Amino acid sequence: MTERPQDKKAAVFAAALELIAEQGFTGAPMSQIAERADVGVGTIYRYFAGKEDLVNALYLDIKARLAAHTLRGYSDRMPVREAFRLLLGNTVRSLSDHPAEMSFTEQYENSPVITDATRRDFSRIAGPIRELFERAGEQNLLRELPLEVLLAIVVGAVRSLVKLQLSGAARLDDATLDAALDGIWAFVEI
Amino acid sequence: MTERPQDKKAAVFAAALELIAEQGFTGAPMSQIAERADVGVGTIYRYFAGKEDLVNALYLDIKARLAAHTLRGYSDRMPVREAFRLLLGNTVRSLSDHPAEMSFTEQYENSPVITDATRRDFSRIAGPIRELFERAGEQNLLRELPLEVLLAIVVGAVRSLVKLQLSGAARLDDATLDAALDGIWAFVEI
Amino acid sequence: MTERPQDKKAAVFAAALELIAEQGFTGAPMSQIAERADVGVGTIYRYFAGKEDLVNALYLDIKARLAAHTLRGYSDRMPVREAFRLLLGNTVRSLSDHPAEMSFTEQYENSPVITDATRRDFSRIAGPIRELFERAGEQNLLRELPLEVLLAIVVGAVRSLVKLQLSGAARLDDATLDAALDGIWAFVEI
Amino acid sequence: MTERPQDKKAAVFAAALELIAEQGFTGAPMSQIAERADVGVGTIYRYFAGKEDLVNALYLDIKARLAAHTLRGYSDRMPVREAFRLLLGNTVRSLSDHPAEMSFTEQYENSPVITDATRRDFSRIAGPIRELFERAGEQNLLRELPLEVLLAIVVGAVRSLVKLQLSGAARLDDATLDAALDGIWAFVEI
DNA sequence: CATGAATGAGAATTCATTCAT
DNA sequence: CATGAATGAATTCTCATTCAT
Repeated sequence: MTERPQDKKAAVFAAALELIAEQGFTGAPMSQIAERADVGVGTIYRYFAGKEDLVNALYLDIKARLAAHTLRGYSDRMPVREAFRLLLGNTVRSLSDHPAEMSFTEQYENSPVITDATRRDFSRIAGPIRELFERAGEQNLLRELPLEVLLAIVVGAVRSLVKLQLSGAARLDDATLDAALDGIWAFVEI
Repeated sequence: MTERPQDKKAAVFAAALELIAEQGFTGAPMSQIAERADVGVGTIYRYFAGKEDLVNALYLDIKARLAAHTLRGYSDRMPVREAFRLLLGNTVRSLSDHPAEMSFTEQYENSPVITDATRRDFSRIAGPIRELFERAGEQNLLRELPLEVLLAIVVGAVRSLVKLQLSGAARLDDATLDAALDGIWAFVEI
Repeated sequence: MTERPQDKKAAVFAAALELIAEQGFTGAPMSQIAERADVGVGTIYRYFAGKEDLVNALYLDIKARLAAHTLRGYSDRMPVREAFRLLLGNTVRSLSDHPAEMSFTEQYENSPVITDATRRDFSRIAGPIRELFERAGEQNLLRELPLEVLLAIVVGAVRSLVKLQLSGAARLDDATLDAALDGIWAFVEI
Repeated sequence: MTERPQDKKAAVFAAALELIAEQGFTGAPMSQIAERADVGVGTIYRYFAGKEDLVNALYLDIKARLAAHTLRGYSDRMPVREAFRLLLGNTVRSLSDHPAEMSFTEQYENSPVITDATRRDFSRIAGPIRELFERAGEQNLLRELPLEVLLAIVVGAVRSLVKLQLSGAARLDDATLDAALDGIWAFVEI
């Protein structure tokens, strides 16, 4: 009967995500978020300092969840090469499976609404991934490029591919997708 | 002495682009756009039906200009391989040289504010690029993947790289950038 | 101490009525209506979808109140003839006592701002009056004319008379007014 | 080839009348009036000092035209009784034949936009009608009531009747209309 | 704690009017 | 004279935020 605070917070996150993904920045007033979350408007302000804070918290929440997906099955004892294949596959899958999260991050990734503090917080979340790259770098298994560059290229390519798929502009069958991922992977590896 | 209507429209485009790139959608009220464009608020409404329409028109305008940059120096008699190198180089340069345009398109590319009609209009603009890819496909010079997929991956990777550079998160020297582009190029070519 | 929602709505109605009666539609901006109603602008929009909706609702409200005045003291057991005298007297009095309502309805009665839906809603309000007329018709006590026609003529004449009086263009003493009403009444009755 | 100034003025009057009758105060911006009159916006300002002036001038124009219709066939040598029957018939006809004019005057008759000066000007137009009433008064042919009162009642009743007809709320056949007019006439005459 | 009515600053938009051509 | 692009004050409306219940 009683509802745990986490439930309300999660409901607000879910409502905000859906609305922003569906209708864009403009189409997500606090009142509608509250309504869809089945929560009073005032309640949102118990959990978040304001709308900016909500968006920043949601951004972090999504990033953390996506990062967790990306690392699913990963262990730091895993051979680097294998770990990377896992990473790439997980990335594609987690993005494809979460179109709303894609839409949201695409819209806010470069928005000035996301503060530097939030971006710094995210670095912490991204820790394990960075460590993996560093480990790989030490073993000279990767193309001779700075890790940030490699990562940027791979993630950029994958996001772009997923967006293509989600936009419906092109239908990608599994074989094509696999071929594309092989190509991207070939790019990383020496 | 006389001012052509195109001038006002261009001034509004420029002002809107700057403000949205700098401050995001929320930080670009019509009044400020007008002020920065040195134009009366009402004037904007002579050229655009409303703010949404302005954003859509601006999106198309930017896309067209970037596409033109991408094709600079291109002729359809050029050998495909050479044409592609030109394309890739132009893409990097045009994106690097236009950070505001980057920021804008990053924010709106996947926003629901950009209507389907606008996306359809863009297809028309992208005509020549598509033709180049088709020509390349006929000559079997490229990796065995659908053209949309190849394009998405390359452009996604390049955008991501340019963003990394522009964000200041990593400083890319020329050598590194060249190496990265070579890698991306190697991905395209068989 | 507590304020019922009806109070705010009524305050908005009163303010809008006064302003429109005094200054016309143009002279009654939402901001002024809010100010005079001692209510925030936004509050008006909690009760009404927009200015048009406010005007339509006000129209109905006024019509309902005037109809109630018209029927004051009426019972459906009353002899028809007596009921009609009551009706006519009440009409004159309610109109004379409510110059703002007069001015408002005169301006809006035939305005395209009043929607068909509103007019239909009014028909419901006017129910009892119609019933009285139907009863009279059955008893053949009235001039041989359709009820709508009789009603239109009587009300039109009375409104016009009240307007003349209110406009100050002519000063009507009580005797004159009585004589005029007798005349109008003579018109109705066979 | 050349267009006389009167033509433009008349075109503006016609356009303004139509728009106001169809869409109400709100739906008749100067730009639309100009467009419908097939005239530049600026041109309207050659003929009228502003919108208020245009509306006042249009009001007078309509009143004058309706008054002319009302007096059609009238001569001051005509027997008073006959003149009155003519007057009443003409009034009904002219109002019924000009629904846009009805709608316009209904909306503006009581609006504060119509200035006192305009109302005074109208008195001059209404001269002949007043004279007729005065002549009738001298001959003791009418019900013992001030002329203004008689006139107000008759015109109010007739307008109301015409409105009923135009609103489509009731269909009046010719016989009914005649009967109604007879009744109204009976009211005037002793 | 939760709520949602109330608020008003600020945003989008309109439109009467001007004036250079 | 006629025009209509340009203007910005004024208006309508939105929505983040507060606070009494």
